[in-house]
Amino acid sequence: MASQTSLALDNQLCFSLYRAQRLVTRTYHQLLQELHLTYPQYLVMLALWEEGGELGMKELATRLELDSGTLTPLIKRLIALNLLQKERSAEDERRTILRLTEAGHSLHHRAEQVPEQLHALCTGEGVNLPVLKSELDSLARRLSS
Amino acid sequence: MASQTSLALDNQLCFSLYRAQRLVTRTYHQLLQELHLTYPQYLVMLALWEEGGELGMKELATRLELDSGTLTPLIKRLIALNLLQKERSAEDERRTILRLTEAGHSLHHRAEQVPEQLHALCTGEGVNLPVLKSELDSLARRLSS
DNA sequence: CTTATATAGATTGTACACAATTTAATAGCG
DNA sequence: CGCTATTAAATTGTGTACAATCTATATAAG
Repeated sequence: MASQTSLALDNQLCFSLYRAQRLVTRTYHQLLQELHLTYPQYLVMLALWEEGGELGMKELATRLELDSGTLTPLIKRLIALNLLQKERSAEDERRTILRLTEAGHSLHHRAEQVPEQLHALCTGEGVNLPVLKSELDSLARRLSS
Repeated sequence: MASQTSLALDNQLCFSLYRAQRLVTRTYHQLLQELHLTYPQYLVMLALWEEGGELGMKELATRLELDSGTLTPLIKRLIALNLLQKERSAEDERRTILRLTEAGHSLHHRAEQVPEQLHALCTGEGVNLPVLKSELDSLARRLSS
């Protein structure tokens, strides 16, 4: 049946993305275990390290394309871990500024080896990471518009 | 700083996968809205449609690479939607068999247009879906071993 | 100045993911 | 046969995602 084939092929393509993402997240989970971070928490820390330790909640949400329903509790956990603190903007009382603590800054050092470890785990026969990234970004561009 | 660059590149590559997966899931969510299915629920229905309406819980878990902690509540919701039913295997009382209801079978028709709709939304400049799938599968193979 | 609108976050509710544990049933071994 | 190990699901607990709503603050229009 044509429909059967179509649904099966579709399954293959989109399931590939779904599965790969879960596998990468699981791989990160292992690497981040000793830092006591989840993968989304690691993404937040990356953004803060790149910004020198200070970033608005709004800017973070834009950067990660996540909303407050996801970020608010996630940030709460990072605060509970003593990695950052939250304060109100003086100019605009609606806005929240995130700032790394000393512990948050120093975690940067311990995270330095994570990228190369992950890269090593992902590299292998048939895997072309730049091509993969390029395709994923093109797809994201397509679906965002 | 070298570490800064490394962390930033890492972010780019893996964030691309993370973002693309969320965008595709959101796109499915729109297409599946009138079927009252989520994307993971749709994957379960696909597996059942392909198997002629009958599939063991264990086989489903293996196929989707999901554990019972994810599948058990998901299946409960599909049962609540009257799309399938659960029964124990006669030969092995530990095993559970999932079976499509009449409503579950007939939903197949209404789902037939989903793949081509998604394909159309994903197709565009710079997007090579076969290449993308091949890369994702190679990566999955690498991370599974 | 006051009201209407817009914006930033927080909150609420639903639905995954997944590690870890528990329960029930089967298989295998001495 | 009886006991141990294994296996299949369910359960429990934590942590995202995200839609929808709510609250507080700021901005704009009249």
